[in-house]
Amino acid sequence: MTSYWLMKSEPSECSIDDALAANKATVPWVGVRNYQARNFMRDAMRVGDGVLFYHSSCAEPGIVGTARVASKPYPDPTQFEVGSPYFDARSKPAEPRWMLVDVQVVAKTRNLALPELRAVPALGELLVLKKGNRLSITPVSALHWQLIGKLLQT
DNA sequence: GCCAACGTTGGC
DNA sequence: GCCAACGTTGGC
Repeated sequence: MTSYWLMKSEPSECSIDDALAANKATVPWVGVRNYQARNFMRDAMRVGDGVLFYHSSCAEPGIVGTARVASKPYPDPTQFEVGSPYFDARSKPAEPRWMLVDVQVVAKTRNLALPELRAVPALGELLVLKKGNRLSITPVSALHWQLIGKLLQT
């Protein structure tokens, strides 16, 4: 059973162009340090799941492409890198605290920005549009996935 | 830069 | 286990 996800990335850290430029257009989703988001990657994601690639904390936040989950979960290497902003001294290699998956870009699209998303009544329950939402990874219903897919083609 | 909203920490 | 204080996220 395929599931769908929205994953936020700051373009100054890893934009969709950065991801496209990577080997096989695939990047390890490093730096998630929130337990709920980690649990989605560790426990719920399956290879082949659909991903909406979202740019956050930038001039025009929005969905900028589609991607897929491209690996099983494995430890985020940056948690062990002293000096990395993602270093976590409390995490031990034998018991890694932070897990990630690889994400492969399928297609770069136009930027389907927040105001346009908010204008679609049927997307009212899309979690990323909810007030106060800060979670960097959120599940997306099959219905919302289909709808957004169509919007991205226009 | 502002600030609302939320998650985490740590004293008790 | 409670909850105040603090830090972070992220749109604007």
